[in-house]
Amino acid sequence: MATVLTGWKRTHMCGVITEKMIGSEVCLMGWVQRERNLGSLVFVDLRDREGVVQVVFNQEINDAGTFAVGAGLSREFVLAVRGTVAARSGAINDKLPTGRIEVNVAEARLINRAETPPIYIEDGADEAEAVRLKYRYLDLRRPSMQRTMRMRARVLSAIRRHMEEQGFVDVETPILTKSTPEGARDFLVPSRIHPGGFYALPQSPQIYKQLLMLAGFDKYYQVARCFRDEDNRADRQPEFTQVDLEMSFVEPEDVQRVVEGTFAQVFQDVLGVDIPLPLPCITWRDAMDQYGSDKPDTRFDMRIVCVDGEAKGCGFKVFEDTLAAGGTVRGIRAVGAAGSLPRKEIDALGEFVKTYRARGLAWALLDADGSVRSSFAKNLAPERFAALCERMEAKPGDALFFIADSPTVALTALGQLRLRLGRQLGLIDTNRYDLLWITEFPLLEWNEEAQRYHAMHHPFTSPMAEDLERMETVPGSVRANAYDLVLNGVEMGSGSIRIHDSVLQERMFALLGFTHEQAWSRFGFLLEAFQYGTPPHGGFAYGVDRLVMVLAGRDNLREVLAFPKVQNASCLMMETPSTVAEDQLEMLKIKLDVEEA
RNA sequence: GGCCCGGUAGUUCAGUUGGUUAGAAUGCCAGCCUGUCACGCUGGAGGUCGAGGGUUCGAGCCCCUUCCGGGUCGCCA
Repeated sequence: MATVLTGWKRTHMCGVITEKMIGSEVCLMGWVQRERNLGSLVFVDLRDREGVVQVVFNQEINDAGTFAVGAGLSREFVLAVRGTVAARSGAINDKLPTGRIEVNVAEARLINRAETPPIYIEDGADEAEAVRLKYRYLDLRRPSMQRTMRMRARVLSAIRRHMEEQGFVDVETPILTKSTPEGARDFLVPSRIHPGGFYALPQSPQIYKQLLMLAGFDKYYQVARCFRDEDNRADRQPEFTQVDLEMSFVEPEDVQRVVEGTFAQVFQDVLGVDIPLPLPCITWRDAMDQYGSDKPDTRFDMRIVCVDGEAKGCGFKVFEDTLAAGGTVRGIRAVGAAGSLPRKEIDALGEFVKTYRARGLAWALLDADGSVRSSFAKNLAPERFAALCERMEAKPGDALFFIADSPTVALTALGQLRLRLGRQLGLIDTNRYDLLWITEFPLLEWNEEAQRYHAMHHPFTSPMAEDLERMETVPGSVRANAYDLVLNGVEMGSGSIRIHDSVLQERMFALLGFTHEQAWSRFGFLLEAFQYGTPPHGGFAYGVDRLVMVLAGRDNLREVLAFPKVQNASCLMMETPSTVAEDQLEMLKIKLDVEEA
């Protein structure tokens, strides 16, 4: 039976009781982590958000009612005790911060009982994640989860403080907003008052923040919840939190200085790590060429090398045919890895690159004794193979990998192979935090399916001034005033200087295949607004969840969200999404057309 | 939509070539225990082998379908 507190006031948290408090009276409230019942002596590890302390029930000292409380405890029962802090009369426990003291119970109240929990409330337990998520409220009791959620709060607090010190104004924008044609799939919300009408949940506050610049706020920021109805990944959830910001009368560097300053502040506050500023910057082209990714993990080297010169006329048909077809041959070198890659593993790597549409993987293991094992070396004259090795700066003991394919496929596949090898060979220093800017993104991306260009960032991103003249002639070569921030190979966020000139905006829409009328019907309110004196402006948005994920050393977003969704976008705890009552649908004038299960 | 991995007791797992009544640890229940701290000792209960179908004398194991969880390609302005 549950008991109320009736006048008892908690005096201390369990985890912070120290030897200095020996002799003092305390009142503690918490959960039973574990109880050890020795018959007439009961030890209870009482846990609250600060930690655990041992409380002792003693049949010889306690009255019968009090001792009965102690004897009847089980894991996760909610308990309140009054008692005296004492030095341990038994052995001290070096594993516990409170291991030198204990609390001798004078009075105890069983506040609430608990069912036997389906998971262990302790770090290091390894239940299936689905079980943890079904009972997330228990999972969150674990010290590691408590730490992570507190870290998340500290991150947000540091961000808010820093932004406000810089003069940014926090403006909240609507959650019920309008579906936009470009970009990710929207979550839709039906309107009761406007049958057949739908709001959309925001993918980002993009348009609102640009309107706020027009409205003269000059520096805006918001910790904004965003929604995208796309398939999930370890680092992608249907709803996520972004720090969204926008500034007027700025150039890319101005925005970058603000964002990197915030990151440096967060790293200092949360991890005590100094991030040297300004951050390094590499162009999108260089990132792709050297790392095969627009979010390179620069914590280890292993850069991609172009070996087109050495492959030309080398005698290996695969290389030559690829070059003849306009492709390229690129390679990477895993230093000293020849001995640690058995044939089975090499084959697995070959399968791995096929995931990224590479047709195959050519490899060469230069053993330390000077011998060579290779999938293709026998097709080359020895001096051609030697030239290839020289170009790769290969030394005995190294492993070489080559992919001959279209530039995009060769680079992305090698980029992924590089990451896999980096992890596998232990090349990544996990205490290192590499933050960098990626700049000069292409403005447009050719969409094969739609047979038209898509905006790589979004349609309001301004082209670089020096590329403007090529917008209509060579659209694919136009670079954008856009910049991404990357942390340890994870994309933190992206931003750009926006188009503030309505003529340029119309050119952009034309490139994307919109007629004047289509552009106005979709973005009319924005285009109209832009006619009333738009300042030059630009901004950025970065994902809080991903930032916390990296800071907490986790490899998926679910670990840093209190109540995450699983892969198929459902919540195992609440069992959302769910069906709704017939009359709710009627009110919304919605008829379902779903196959009955 | 595609591909890969997984699903056996509350939990974590083992389960041989398809062969008797599916095991272990832990947890749970009962009893004993005054210095435990992963307490200990004794005893006990606990299973839709994810589900459905098939092959077989016989299926946890083989085949098909399907559901669930994870990863990933596509997708994610």
